[in-house]
Amino acid sequence: MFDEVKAAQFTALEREVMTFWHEHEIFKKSVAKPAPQGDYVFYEGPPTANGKPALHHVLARSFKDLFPRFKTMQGFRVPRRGGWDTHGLPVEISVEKTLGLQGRNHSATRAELETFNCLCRESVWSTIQDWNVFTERLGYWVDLDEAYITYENPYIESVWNLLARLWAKGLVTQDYKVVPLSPRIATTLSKAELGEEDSYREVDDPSVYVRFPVKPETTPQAVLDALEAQGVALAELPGLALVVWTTTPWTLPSNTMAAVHPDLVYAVCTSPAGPVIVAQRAVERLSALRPEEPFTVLATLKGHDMEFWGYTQPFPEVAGELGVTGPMHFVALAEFVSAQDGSGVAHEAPVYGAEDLELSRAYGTPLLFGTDDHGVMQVTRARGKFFKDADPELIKDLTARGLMVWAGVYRHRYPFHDRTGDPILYFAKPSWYVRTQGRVPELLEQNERINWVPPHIKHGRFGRWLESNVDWAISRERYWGTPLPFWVAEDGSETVCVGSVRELSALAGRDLSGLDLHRPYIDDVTFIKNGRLFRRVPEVLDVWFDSGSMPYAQEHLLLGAEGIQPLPGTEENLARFEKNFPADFICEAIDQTRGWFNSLHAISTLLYNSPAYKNVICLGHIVDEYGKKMSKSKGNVVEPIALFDRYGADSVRWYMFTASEPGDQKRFSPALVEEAQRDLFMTLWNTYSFFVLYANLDNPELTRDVPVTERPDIDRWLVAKTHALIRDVTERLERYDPTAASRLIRNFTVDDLSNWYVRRNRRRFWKSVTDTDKLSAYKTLYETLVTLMKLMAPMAPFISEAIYRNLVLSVTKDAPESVHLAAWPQADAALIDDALLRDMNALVRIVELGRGARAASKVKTRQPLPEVLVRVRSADELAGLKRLEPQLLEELNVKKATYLDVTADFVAYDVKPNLPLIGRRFGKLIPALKKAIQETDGREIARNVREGRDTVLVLSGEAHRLEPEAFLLDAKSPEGYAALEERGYLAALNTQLTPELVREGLARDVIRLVQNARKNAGLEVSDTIRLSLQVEGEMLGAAQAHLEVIKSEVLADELTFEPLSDTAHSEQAEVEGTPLTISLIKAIKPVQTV
RNA sequence: GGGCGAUUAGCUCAGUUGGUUAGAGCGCGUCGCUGAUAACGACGAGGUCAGUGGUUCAAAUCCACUAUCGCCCA
Repeated sequence: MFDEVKAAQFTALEREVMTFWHEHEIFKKSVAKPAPQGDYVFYEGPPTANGKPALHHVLARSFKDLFPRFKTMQGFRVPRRGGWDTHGLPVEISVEKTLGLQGRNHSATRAELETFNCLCRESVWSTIQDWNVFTERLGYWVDLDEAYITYENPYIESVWNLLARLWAKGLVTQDYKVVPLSPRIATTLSKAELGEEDSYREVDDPSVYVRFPVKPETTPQAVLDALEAQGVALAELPGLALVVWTTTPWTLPSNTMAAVHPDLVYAVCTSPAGPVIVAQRAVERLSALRPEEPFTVLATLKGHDMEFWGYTQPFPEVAGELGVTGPMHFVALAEFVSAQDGSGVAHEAPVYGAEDLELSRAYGTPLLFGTDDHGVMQVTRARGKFFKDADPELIKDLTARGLMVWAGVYRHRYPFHDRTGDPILYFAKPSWYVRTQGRVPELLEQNERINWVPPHIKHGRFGRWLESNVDWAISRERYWGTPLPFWVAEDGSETVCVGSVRELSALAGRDLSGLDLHRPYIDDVTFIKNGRLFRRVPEVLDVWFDSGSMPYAQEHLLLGAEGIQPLPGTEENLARFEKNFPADFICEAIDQTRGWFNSLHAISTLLYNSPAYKNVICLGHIVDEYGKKMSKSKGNVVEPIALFDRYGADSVRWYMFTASEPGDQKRFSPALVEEAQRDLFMTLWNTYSFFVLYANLDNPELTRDVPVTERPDIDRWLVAKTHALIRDVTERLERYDPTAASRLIRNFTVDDLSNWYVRRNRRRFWKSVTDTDKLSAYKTLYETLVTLMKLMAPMAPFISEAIYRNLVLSVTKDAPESVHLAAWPQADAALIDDALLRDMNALVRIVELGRGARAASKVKTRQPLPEVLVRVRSADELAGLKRLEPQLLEELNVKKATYLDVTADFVAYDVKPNLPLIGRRFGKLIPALKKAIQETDGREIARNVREGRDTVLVLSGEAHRLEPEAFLLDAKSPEGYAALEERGYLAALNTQLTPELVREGLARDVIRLVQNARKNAGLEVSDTIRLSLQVEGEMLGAAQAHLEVIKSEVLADELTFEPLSDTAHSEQAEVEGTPLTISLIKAIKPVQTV
């Protein structure tokens, strides 16, 4: 006996399943069970521990959960280690809020730092309870007991070890990086602190055009040639100068280059300030500044001709003041230069701009630091002034020296630090880098080995990212993070990168194994080497390096600097790592292309020349129902737990899989989650409930074998459909396409199983005779449901578990206790009877048309009709349909089917060319072919097709032979029949009624009304009754004529046309105007079905 | 400013190497069916396949440009 199936309560059901998993440790068992297929490696991208679980975590985790479950059922061992990202800005910011800090000060005292990091460590777990509830409620199986935690010492030590190995390869360097600073506190600001819209203010800044006089002796030959060709002599242009434009005059002392676009045209012109060079497209704009003295163009030059043309910097003394030497003050080529604004010649002060710094690296120019990192001028007459206040004096100076072409005001938006109110200073600070830029070919090569879903990410978003890769800046001026393991000699002459705690202990001369590796404690560790004192650099590590290190750090991998030998005592760590690298599968959202996808890939490529993951699903973002990003401030955040409680986690998961392709953006809609629940899960539940209801009444011998070959067509059809489903779902999942897989399951469940198989076969389950046919029906439905639960298990783990356990465990005692411990179904190709599938398709088509014809004929389906006239498209389909004729007659409630020959001569035809077949062959002749077919008698072509002969058509004077398959025939309706037809299929009903047919129809009306009455009386489906029908005239005759049928249909032991002596339920009804009184009472002795 | 993606019915989405009349579910209307069903079936209304131009015998599909939206990078 199966447990009785009650009305569906998905949330309660899920809680029961959760309890079962918990009490029986099913997740542990699923990892521990034998794994003939070996290991399948999954990496968990660590969420920030102190964030709150949100809807996008439901999306990611639904996908992350699916494949490990699927692979487990396929016989793989899939350990799933959780992970937590515990360092970095989100944690620091939450602590700052708690403390009410007004921005960090990088020179915090040791005690302040200690307190701060202590609070960070605690704050990390502030939302852990939310995560635990969320994880369990979603049914996300992940091992949180063994989760890797990025702040733990062993993890940090492994990260150091990776850095040391990169260091040994010469891939870690220190260089400048332009960062946004708040000058008052000289502290780097993060994107989060800067990216806010309201940090930008509209301000008036100077707009100055300045002369950079060229040095004639450095004029490139290409320029001389060009000028000569245009009849202009350089000697006749005394004081010729480049004109640059800037809104930051205070950066002019730091100028090292003037940049032009290689492909732009530049003009040599006269101007009020003497001969100048500006972009041709800028001439008019500059000329308009002083309309009374317009520019005249003398000659033009190409940007690339001007490379390395030297000029005199407006503050030539600066390099000397700073003691800087090196190649500088010449024209450089840069793609980023435009002539949209200014002069088309860009002023380059690489200390104050990221692009400028890049260009400076490319040309090898030194840096001129005109200010310090507090924004105080260090050079020129403006020395000592705040950078923004230095402008007027510099402008005055330039004007006095005749270098100013024009000075005005420019209104634009400029960022300010909202805490200090200072204007942001972009400033080149020393920073630590991992040299990835030189390894682009390797990064791309390893990317080729990754299977990206969706595929366009590989060469699109991610590939492009790799191509334009710049060195990875890994240092952060912060407190709560993995401290950089770099110790620098006090004279700066040497840096040591420490690769393990043991190594640091040896250097420091004391055992540090118990030391918290965070600041400030690690900063206390100094050592003397070769007579010099070494101190740690102050920075901590980019958190993306933390998470990108997880394949190694989660195993506490420690290798020698050469990256081969494990450090003593860590051999097992290496063995574990090697078993778990690279990952078979990871899955995160698309923003991780520059985050975790990138950091995993960079580290594995640099150290192992391997990708870190073989398959990756890159999810689109989930937005609200209007396509807007979900955010607390908009109030459009959807709470996952509330959603689970309302619809069940399975429905929510199902929505995530089916709503759209994984890579597409999803507009979240509760209505669609509800649809998943109603459309799929309710239908499944009702099918399951139907089975259990009747199986419990009949107690069929489900363990008895009924070979599929001996089952009726309809059963073999369902078996074929099921095995095709196994084949297709497996194939889709192996291609990492859960959307297609889940849609296939939905269509099978709703269309094939429920709305066709169960509906067509209801009577076989409730008929009273017990025979092989009935057992076959039970076995077929049972097997299908069990298989379906296995196929659904990875996607809808709760409902599949509940149904599986009820169906399987009472029948098969030694079956796995959980569907998630069961083996994935195997498709048996021999059971996929293609001919049967095709025949059933034809039947469904005809039935659909027949229903349409029924509706059109206005004769209700309960009324039997004498005949249906049917035509299909081929002889094969015709034979198949004849085989399934009983289904057709019953479904349409007709007595007889008559078949029309596909190519019968007595009808007319529409003939069309079969374009997919012959389109390419005929090409331009197709219009002529269509015309020729139009002009030929359709019946003649039909005859040729029927007899397998070629048809010869003359097109443009040339004869062409067309084989029978080249035509599509669409016969027209035979005359005199009300019919529906579509694409070669036809169903026509003969609506002539006989008195006998009318009586039969009335009897079916009576049956329906009695069934209604039984329901109203609250009877069980298996209760037998005594029944009285009080009715007159034709109805009485009909009921009498079909007495036995009525009795057996409504389980009546007794049927009388007199009032009953005792009655439990009585009701009035009406059939086509005839009143009817139905009275019934439950029979005393229920009949046992044997 | 550059890159990546999306745009098909009121809503959510399919649409194969270009090929016959562009489909499904939800919603709406009419009718029908029903002792598994919270359902189901038939019919109907609803589409300039974002726009423009091109390639082709033939374009939702290929190409170019434009618009709108989203994300990433400057």
